[in-house]
Amino acid sequence: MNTQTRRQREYEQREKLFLDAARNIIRTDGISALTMDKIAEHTEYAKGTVYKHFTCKEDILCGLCLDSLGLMYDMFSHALTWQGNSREKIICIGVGYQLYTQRFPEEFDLLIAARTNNIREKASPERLERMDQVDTLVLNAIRAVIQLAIQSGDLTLPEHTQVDDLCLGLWAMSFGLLVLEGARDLINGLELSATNTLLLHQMSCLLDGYHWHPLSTEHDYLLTYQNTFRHLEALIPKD
Amino acid sequence: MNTQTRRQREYEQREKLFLDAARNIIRTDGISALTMDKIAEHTEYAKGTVYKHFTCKEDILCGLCLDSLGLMYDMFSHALTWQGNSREKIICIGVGYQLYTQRFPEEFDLLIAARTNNIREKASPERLERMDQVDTLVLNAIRAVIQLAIQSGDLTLPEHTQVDDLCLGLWAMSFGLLVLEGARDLINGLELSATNTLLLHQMSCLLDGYHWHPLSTEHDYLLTYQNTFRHLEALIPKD
DNA sequence: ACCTGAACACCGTTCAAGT
DNA sequence: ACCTGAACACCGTTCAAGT
Repeated sequence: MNTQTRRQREYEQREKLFLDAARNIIRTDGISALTMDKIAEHTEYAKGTVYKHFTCKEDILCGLCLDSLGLMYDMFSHALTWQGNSREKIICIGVGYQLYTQRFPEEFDLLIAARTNNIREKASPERLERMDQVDTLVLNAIRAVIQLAIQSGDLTLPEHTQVDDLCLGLWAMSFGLLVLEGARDLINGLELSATNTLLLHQMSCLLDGYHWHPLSTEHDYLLTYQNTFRHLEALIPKD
Repeated sequence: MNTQTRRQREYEQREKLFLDAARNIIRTDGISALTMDKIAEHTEYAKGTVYKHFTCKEDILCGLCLDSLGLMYDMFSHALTWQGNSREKIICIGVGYQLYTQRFPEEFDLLIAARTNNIREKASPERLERMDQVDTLVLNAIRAVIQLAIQSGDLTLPEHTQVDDLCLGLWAMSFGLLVLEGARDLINGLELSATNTLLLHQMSCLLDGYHWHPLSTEHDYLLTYQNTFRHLEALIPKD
């Protein structure tokens, strides 16, 4: 263990320190309360030092997203170990997504913002590259379940449809529903059946449309939903 | 026509002037280039006057969203007149959504941001109220198609499912896909079949899952997609 | 070689003065 | 009654000076 690696280790620890401080600020006082001054103050470093790690404020926001994505990926990986058929594994991932976004709404707001050009054009290419890598990890997790379904005969993809099409469809449906569910004003104007299981029902219809077996008429996925919910809930950090 | 209404008319015209200036700025130089100074300069009013209309910058962003939503609603209304079965009308709305978001990506970024708490908590309650109203108009357009499908026997909702569940599901799927499609880095890492018809195929699977007739096996919706695309394309403003 | 924080530039917001 | 724009406060970013 030479000096170079110690320096590097300390550098990475400090970066984590900055990001933790930033996360605490937005969790406590919201995204708009995040300033470079506060990050410096909370970590007892000078503002200039923060810029040794991040090219700009948007770079920090993307750094936070990177961590959030990483935590979500950990949860998804755990979801994959859920004992059940291939559709139940998909549900388990969806439930993990829902739990995470509802537990940390500010961080989800950041993930939403990080999909717009306005943020991405300012962040450093290195950070964006790393975000793509975690995106790929998450996608691979979903891909794996789809491959499993195909191999086990539960699913036969329609002609002219790739694994990644379904992948993106599932992600889009979940992402869209969770974004719109977060908009309370919108939801209040709607007459919905039990809001909590909306994601389950829409995903079920989508997967039924793909003839992914067992169909929702052949299996009680509500039970799966409730079980996976309880299972993953225990994994969400309390603060 | 008394003085009161003339004043009011002039006031509304000036508000439109400010919003048009703001829209031009973001279309030309992006969202981050929008400043109160530039709006004042472009309209030849003082900054203080802008604040007679908008409580803050976020209020302007929401004002822009309001206009965008309005234009999209106009397009959706037009889509409803498309001659075809109920599923084709849904597709026509989806195509309108896609055309609009791809034609005006900066405005779509604003619509995305306007779904986060960070923006909404700063905008004026009046503006948010008006946004809800246009949201409701858009939802009613989709509701109408679903009702039509039910009445004509094309669709029978599953038990414990409301019209609005399907409504939100369709919206979420479209919104999610268009947001993720806008993230070029993400899309580049995916092996997708012809990207342009992704929305069509995912919506088709979802509606097949709902047993909304005619099913995609019974009807050539790709043709519908292409026809509605050409039809609506002509309606999108060129600048 | 690394950290600091004063200084700068920019921009959202206000309000006393002007018409 | 309405508009103006100088003044203010705040905050992201830089860089010369310090250790």
